Amino acid sequence: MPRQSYHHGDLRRALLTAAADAIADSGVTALSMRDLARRAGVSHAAPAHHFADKAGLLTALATDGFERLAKALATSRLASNSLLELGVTYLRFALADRATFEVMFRTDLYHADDPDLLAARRQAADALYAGMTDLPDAPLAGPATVSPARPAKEGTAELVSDEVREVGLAAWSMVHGFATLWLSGAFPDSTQEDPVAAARQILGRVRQLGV
Amino acid sequence: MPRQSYHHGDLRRALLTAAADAIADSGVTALSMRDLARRAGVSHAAPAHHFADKAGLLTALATDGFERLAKALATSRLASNSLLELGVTYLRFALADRATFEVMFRTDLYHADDPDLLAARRQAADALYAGMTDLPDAPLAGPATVSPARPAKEGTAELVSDEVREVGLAAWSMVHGFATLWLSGAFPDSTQEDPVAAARQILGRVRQLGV
DNA sequence: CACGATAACTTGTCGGTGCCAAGATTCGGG
DNA sequence: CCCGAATCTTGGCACCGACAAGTTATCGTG
Repeated sequence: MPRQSYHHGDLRRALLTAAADAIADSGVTALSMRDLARRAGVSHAAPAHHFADKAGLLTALATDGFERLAKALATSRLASNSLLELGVTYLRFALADRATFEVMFRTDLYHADDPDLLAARRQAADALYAGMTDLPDAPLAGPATVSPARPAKEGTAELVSDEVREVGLAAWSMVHGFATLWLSGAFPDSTQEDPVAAARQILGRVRQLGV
Repeated sequence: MPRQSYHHGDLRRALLTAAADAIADSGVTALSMRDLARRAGVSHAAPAHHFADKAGLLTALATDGFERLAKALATSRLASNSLLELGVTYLRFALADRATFEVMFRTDLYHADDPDLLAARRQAADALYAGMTDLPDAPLAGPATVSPARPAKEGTAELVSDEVREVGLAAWSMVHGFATLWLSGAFPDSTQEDPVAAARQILGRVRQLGV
């Protein structure tokens, strides 16, 4: 069915959601601009007007992903008030938006120096660092270190202490590693049915990791 | 310069190393069978005789990677006798063999059901689990649990206790997350110059991660 | 040593893809 | 109302992965 009007209406968003769908069931390698155009019912060169090239589309997809992740983390931090739940939120995002999540951390796929992309990524990182100090079960919480009333500001990542930064990276590494390993199917079958429950179990084992 | 003999000699290995090189400086997305053939000085269809298709070549690359990783982990376990050093070995492999490492955990890129691939992957997993129980600074070490003289056997992964498995997955998640995040350039600049030193620092922070 | 089977490689072709250029259509601000 | 700009189309180019059929070297077996 050919569409009525010459203009699509919201081709840009249509392409992004189509891309996420296509990646989700065929992998990013098989992603094709021309196929997305077909799905949206436009000619093969139409996408080029909204995204300079394929990398441009993936840049937009990744940017959108970082923004949504940042928002989800911020919401989770306020709602659950738990560091573990913050990690679970991270994992949930990776599972629900698997396609986007995979693209976000494949810098060879998009324009890694894009300003919007960098801003969104920093936003997400800040939301993660904020959990290190603000949450009651956080390792570095306490009135001596920070004043809980003060929310993390933009650009904070560069200013936090080495301790906060390092613990933050440790937590990030752990939950990110779990997400990517699970997504790649590297984990044993027992974790396959309910990855979130498995994550709560496994992430909790960190106490016994007395390296 | 055309080569002397009609036969290449060791085209299979030549293609694999060329692939690793190509991926290392252009990313796996830009990898092209025809380009590999050109690099090896053979016709564009020659690679198909050693690997059925592109996924077949990447399967071989990943299998080789898992085998080398398993060997490196086993060697490290015997030499350094430290769980932290086992993690460092994992990271070193990811850094030195960046291209191969990235392929290994991108199951959409190769034939994930290949028997050789699965065997090699299990080998690597076993080497990792072995560190959980055998090493002196391991969280689950002790004569009550295991006899240190008995090396891990094949197929062990299915038989170990839930505790060992979970702590193992926690450790694996952490070091794997660190490696992938670092490779994707997501970490702050301060870790960029010496990732191994940064890893020692950050992985050590696990104690303060009292989730 | 010969010779036939087989493995290794080549040439040629096909549909598909990303990107570029040039033209057609529609929208929107003066 | 109209002209510039944004949106989309058509056409073409070089490249890619896969397939088919032919050529050359190697190797096991008599």
